[in-house]
Amino acid sequence: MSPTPRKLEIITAASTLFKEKGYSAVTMRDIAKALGIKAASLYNHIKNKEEILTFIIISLAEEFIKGIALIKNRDSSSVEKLKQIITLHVEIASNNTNGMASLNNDWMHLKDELDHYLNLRVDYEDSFREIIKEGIEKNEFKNLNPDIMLFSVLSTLRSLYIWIPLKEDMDPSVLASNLSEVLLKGINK
Amino acid sequence: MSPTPRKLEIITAASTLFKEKGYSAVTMRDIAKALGIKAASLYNHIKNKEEILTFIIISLAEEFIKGIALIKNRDSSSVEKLKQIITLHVEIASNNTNGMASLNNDWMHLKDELDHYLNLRVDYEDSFREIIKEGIEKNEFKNLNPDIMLFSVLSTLRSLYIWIPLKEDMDPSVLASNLSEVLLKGINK
DNA sequence: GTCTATAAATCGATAGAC
DNA sequence: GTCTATCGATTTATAGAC
Repeated sequence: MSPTPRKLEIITAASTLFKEKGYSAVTMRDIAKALGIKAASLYNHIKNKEEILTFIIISLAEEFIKGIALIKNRDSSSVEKLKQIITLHVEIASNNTNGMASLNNDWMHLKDELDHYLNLRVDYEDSFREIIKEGIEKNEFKNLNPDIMLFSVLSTLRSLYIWIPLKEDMDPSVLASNLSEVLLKGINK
Repeated sequence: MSPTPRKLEIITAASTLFKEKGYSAVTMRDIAKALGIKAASLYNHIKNKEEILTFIIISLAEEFIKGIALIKNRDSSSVEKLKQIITLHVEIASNNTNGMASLNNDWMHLKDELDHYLNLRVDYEDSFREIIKEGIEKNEFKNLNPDIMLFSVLSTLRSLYIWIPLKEDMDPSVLASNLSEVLLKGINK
């Protein structure tokens, strides 16, 4: 079920703080202060601190899983599929740069949903790797170590949340196409 | 001055824990337990928790600064310089994957040395950007947005610490050359 | 829905014995 | 150089008034 409006405000405020200092360094008092209330009042809307982190991470992870599942089964070239994955990352990261910080750096503090998250991550990486391997077989991609290609591209996409806020003037679609150019064809002329 | 052997043991043990859970989630008791001693004993060797983090981050940041300063002033092509930067990252990350995690994720918890760190980071990125711009002018690199190229390459290099431990069988020099191929020429055939 | 008050646990760090 | 003991601050979370 989706969170109440007030709960969403708490999650949004917490996301901002989690990005700045990391989950462990942010206190319930910090989150409450950002909303102009006392820490005890938060517990009228959320079960505990962990629930906030869980919502941020799992909802983002599921967004990625749904996105890549659609792309995987499309009748497109491997190059097209890769471009669509790049667009997927740019769009999700643009809409929630704060949450992306937790997805990247705070997942290890999950408790009840840690296994769920790890499964989603493995599934995502497997789908991505499959698309790369397919591209190699169809002679669209270079015949290099697929893991190195996956690592290189995915590292860049996972870092978008850091970089997007520094380039607010850049349109997401322009960013996606420039990024596709660099990742597909490299920087060498 | 360089730390005593015992101090280095403390820093090494702390690095491992900082990588697993992040600086804020690691307690002095955790670090002590990893060394088989009590938390109070740590203070015979270090001033406080912050000093451990400062040493890890500043010494790595200075390693990068020294490395890129040498590369920058060499009489090489821009492509050669970029390859040397990639090798620099692979070598430093291979030697200290744990410390690299703190450099990437825990720098905001620095106090006394925060400004020093931020200056080193800006200097490093400026040098890197200069090398890319030089390559564009000399027609070695594509005439695309230099910031996007910098971001893309640097994101991959900064994530090496996550990936290297998963591929222990891979030789650093092989990794560096494969990575150079992917980053320079892309994955597209 | 927010508050005050507070419980219970844990934190970084110090004092002083050995 | 490590220990026990402990201080003072801070943490998450709950109870109960309004």
